[in-house]
Amino acid sequence: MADDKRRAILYATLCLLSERGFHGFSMKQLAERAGVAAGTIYLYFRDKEDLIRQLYQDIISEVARRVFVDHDTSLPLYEQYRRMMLNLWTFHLECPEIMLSKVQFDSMPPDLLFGQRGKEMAVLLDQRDDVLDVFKPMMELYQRGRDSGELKPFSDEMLSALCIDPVCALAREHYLGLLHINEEQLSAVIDATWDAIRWHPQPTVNPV
Amino acid sequence: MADDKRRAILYATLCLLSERGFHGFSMKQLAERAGVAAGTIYLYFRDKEDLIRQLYQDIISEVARRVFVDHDTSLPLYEQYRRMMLNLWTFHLECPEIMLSKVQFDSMPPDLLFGQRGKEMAVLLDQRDDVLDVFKPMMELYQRGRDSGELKPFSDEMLSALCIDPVCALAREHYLGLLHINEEQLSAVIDATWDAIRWHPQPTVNPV
DNA sequence: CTAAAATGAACGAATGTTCATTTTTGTGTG
DNA sequence: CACACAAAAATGAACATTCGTTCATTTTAG
Repeated sequence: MADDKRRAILYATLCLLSERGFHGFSMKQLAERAGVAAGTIYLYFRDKEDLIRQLYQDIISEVARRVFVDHDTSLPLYEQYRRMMLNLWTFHLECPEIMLSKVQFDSMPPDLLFGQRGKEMAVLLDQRDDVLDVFKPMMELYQRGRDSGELKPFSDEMLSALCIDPVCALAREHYLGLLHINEEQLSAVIDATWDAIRWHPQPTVNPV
Repeated sequence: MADDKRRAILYATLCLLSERGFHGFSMKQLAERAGVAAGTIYLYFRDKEDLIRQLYQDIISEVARRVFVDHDTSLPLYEQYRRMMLNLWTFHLECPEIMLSKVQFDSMPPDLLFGQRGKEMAVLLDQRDDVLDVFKPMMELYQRGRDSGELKPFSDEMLSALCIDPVCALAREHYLGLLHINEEQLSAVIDATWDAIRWHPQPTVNPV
């Protein structure tokens, strides 16, 4: 009945966003891609920004669901980490539109993605926390690693930049055909990012 | 005389591109920001795409100039690497517009940045090679590292994803105020990226 | 006074959004 | 089962703006 039109519009938005960017596609193009009339979009979404906002919420929770699908806190940290990174890789290749849209979301003003521009600040902050809450398993892994001395004493953001960003970047280039990464290489890359964040007993200096 | 208008237009383009994206600003806004009339832009650039193309060439060579400003092949690899990363960090904080525009360029169709859409393929490939040529010192560092066994046997693209992407990502978040990184932390991050790409004598496994 | 540089009003096309109209859906009645 | 009919859902032409680009005109420089 009704909700699958909403889904169709959201998916078409995802595709166009990843292809053309937020200002790069028109509502008429979106309507055509989704197989609905232009006016129909406004039955489900207030305006173009609201559309992006709802899409963002959708994607965030979907990514988290997939990355932590086989999450198991009883495993050693390295094993937990490896699973997450493999899930991240697989998910990115299965849903390249989501992977490609990440860049677009990153380059948007934050108040477009969260809360309603100037209205109740509390709601805004709550929504923002909710989004981050979805990735709690990752943050808990970081915390346990820092506490046990297995990981370097970096902040969550620094650790993420060292391990998640490279994998996302490589998945993107792999999908675009700029390079090819087989299973063995992927394994080596995950180990390399683990090398980046894990605490090394001996100091990192130039071995001359 | 004439060329400083061209520079003003290019700089205004850079600013607006980093703030709003390619489709996110109009030629009228650009004219106002650059302090010229709308028609003047078309004296120096064929159209909006040509403007972006010329800006891209400009930026690429400027980045390379700054990152390799004190390049010295006689130094140990680690020291060369550290210098490049420090230069990259400094440059990004001094020219945040360039740093922020990187994401925009990355998400553009390649034929917008290189060559003239369908005309002479040879020219297109040449220009592409020229762009990559600018970063030759980095590629040579990779090659020497692989040859000597100091670095992991990864492709240039894989190594770049492991060391350049994290530093760029952190510089961006630092500039946007999402986190703060002091000199000591920056040094530790550079070492962490070096850990990611350098060859480790003992195998990377979970120490249980 | 001439040639080059710069201007900004004006162009047709395209933008995001609205709303009067049409189509579909769900339900009660003969 | 057929039909009527009101409510809900969907439509797409029309709206005022704004877009990238042009070019007749004005300003500047030598």
